Amino acid sequence: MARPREFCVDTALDRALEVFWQSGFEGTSISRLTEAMGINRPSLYATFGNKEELFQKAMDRYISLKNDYFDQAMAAAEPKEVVERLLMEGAAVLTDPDHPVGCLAVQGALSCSAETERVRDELAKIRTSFQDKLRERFTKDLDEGRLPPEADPAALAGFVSTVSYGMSVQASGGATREDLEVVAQTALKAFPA
Amino acid sequence: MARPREFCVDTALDRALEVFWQSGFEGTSISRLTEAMGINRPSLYATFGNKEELFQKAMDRYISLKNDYFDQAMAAAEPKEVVERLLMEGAAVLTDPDHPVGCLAVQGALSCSAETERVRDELAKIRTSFQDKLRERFTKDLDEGRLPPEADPAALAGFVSTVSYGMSVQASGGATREDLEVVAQTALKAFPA
DNA sequence: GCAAATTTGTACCGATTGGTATGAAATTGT
DNA sequence: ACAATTTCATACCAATCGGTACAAATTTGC
Repeated sequence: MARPREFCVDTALDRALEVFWQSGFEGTSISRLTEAMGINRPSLYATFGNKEELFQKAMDRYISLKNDYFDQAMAAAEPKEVVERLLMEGAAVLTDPDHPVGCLAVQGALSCSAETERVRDELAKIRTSFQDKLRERFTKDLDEGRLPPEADPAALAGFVSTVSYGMSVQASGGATREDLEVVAQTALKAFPA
Repeated sequence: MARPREFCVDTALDRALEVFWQSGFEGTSISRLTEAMGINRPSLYATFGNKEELFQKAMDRYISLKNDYFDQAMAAAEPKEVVERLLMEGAAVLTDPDHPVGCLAVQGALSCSAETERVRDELAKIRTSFQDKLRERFTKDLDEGRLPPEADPAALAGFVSTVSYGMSVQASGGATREDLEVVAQTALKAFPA
């Protein structure tokens, strides 16, 4: 009943995600986005709203991409194995040459101008949600005897997520997968069996 | 022999540092800087060069501010006490209400547009330098018997700096000093006595 | 074939970006 | 007092920012 769009929304979104992932929200211009997405400005605004809404959609896409990796780690029986998978696999994904290095939730907008604070806060929420899921898992592990009674689920979740974020910073600075694996193995020593 | 400037260069630089620290390089505009520094644009350019040079000078000022804290931690006799001071004091300074939260070397420019890559790389160098100093210290500790023979100085330095960067991310997301102290104490368990 | 609906490309909008030209104002050395 | 020197404030620069008006182009329903 009308002219069909000439591009695939999902692949255009993937291209946008890649640019945001690499350059952050404020480091990415609309011109850079349209170039990478292969569409022109009116098509971008008609399809995705505006820059901030496009970033939100890219974030959602990013999360759904990372959910596999996260769920797979969480599927482990022992909590320490959850952490080992999370950090060791994290060393791989944070340096995967098929994507920008690091984690969008960390480098998307750590600091920003006043106009971008909503985006920054949204990313902080994602990180908090990650940490909360870990804490819930460790709480369950504690209740069911897979962690020693003196273990503190909140402390462990805070520690593991902090190491993850730090690994993202390291990746962004050029650390290799092997560098991060060493960090992961060292961090594991702080985790009760 | 000429008209004297009407502002103090050092305090103007401190104001600039604070803005960069809070909003990052790309999130900070010249207008925001002149407003915070209490000077006008030509004075800024005449005194500090341009935006990037001003950021470099602010970085230098930041490092000299943090050197006290770092040197004090490094003065400890035992390597584990170095780490404890570094992380526990870090929990305090990263959330000090007298300054922007977090660490300039982490949130100044983790990701950015192509035009800002030099600034990003410069910050990465600062982080590497931090990690190198830790590694050198731990290497000496190993040689002089303050670390067990199986300890890996590079791994320990990588781990401690990674936790530090992660704590900066956490602080930027609203973590309190107490939150970070718990992380610090947990991380310490991975460090040999 | 034609009307309705939607996407397309172009060309533009005001605002802001980093950076500067210019001349008046203020100081010092003589 | 006056020349030399430097800083000051204003007012501007081209380029880019995020965002949009508009009309040509392309499809479907009838």
